[in-house]
Amino acid sequence: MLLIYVFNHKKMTELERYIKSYFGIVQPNDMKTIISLFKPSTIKKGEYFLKSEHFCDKLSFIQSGLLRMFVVTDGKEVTQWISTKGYFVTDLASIIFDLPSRWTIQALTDTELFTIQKDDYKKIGKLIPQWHELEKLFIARCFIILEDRIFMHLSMTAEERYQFFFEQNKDLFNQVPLQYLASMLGMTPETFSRIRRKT
Amino acid sequence: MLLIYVFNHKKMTELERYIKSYFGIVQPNDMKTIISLFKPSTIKKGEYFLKSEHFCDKLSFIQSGLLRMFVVTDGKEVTQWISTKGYFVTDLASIIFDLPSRWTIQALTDTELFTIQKDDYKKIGKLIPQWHELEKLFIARCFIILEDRIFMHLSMTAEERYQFFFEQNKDLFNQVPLQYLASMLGMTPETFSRIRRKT
DNA sequence: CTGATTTCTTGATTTATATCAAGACCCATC
DNA sequence: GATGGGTCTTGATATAAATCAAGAAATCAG
Repeated sequence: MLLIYVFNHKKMTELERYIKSYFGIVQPNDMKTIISLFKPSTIKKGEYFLKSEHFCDKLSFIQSGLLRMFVVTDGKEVTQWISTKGYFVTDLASIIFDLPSRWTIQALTDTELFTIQKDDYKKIGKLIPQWHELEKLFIARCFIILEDRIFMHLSMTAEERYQFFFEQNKDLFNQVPLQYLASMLGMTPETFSRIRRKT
Repeated sequence: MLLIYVFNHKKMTELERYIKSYFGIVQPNDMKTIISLFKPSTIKKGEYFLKSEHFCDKLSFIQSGLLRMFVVTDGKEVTQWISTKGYFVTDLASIIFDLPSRWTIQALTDTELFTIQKDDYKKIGKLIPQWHELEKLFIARCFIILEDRIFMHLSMTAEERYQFFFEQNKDLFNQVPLQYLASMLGMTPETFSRIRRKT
């Protein structure tokens, strides 16, 4: 029991560290409040974190492992993003605006999460007045990343997108099936493979 | 003088209407505060609202006219978006995080704006406690739109992107040079033209 | 109205990328 | 260490889209 406590404590610290780095300085008491709302859980390789069309009623922090976010269209899976340690995962449209989820999110490996339920998530804003502002800045940061990603699709070839992504995410290349990276970069596995050989 | 007053009043009401529709209900007094911080101005066709690398110190509402947001890479202009009446325009990365702007924003037609300066913009959050939350929701909505736009690039052909965009923005097609629409949809003007003929 | 620019279209060609199909590799499991 | 399922690579071919070049149409300025 003590072991588990120590174990959890250490992991919680990590969540805290990420919250600090994403949201900036938060009062120690507020941090305690926020952290206490996140509950640890695990999800096994292949299991679903969220299925499309369902309502997403949670937001999770990835402590370890990998989640893949994708959509099925015309019988094909289109991978939108792969989230690793340190990411927050949810369908924003679903948790904020109560819309059915657009994505399916599935574990690529056994994954440790800290999860906050929607009700508790909505409480944070009431408990911590500063919260909405911090979250606004966080979402703005995400928005800017997507703007850049769109720009990449407007102005770069498949090979340039590969190079750019590879520079920033070398580690992912030996952790996930490459076909998923191909998809999220907007090319086929064959094209991805040929580019990879060249470079 | 009276004429101008009436004129402005009517236009202000429009800004108010848009703020309401984007941000939800705001207390009448708060609305008055917000509106009072926006000052009318105009910008002539071809003039720049913002140049890339400069710092963006304002946020504007488009009362009438068209602004194009683009980047120059390899001597080519890549149009990222075209904003019309009812849009808010700024470089988020620049106004929120004090970064140099990534985009150039230029008027495609004479354009009427209501503009709030950065300092005043930052004040709103202090004057109206609820503001950060409303703005968070607004930015989240923008984020969701970009997610969908990325999905379009991952899963659709040039023709499908054309069709989809055309359905939602028929009006734009006879207001702006089509080459800019081509660019923001990620294709050449020639490809755009051929698709257009077919359909 | 007229000439000058800019924008759009069209055709010919090239290039990038997708598709199809087969085989190789990898690695987990018995 | 064989079997099998998933994954990756490779080659041949088809298709989508870019490029290049020229002319047509639209727009703008005087």
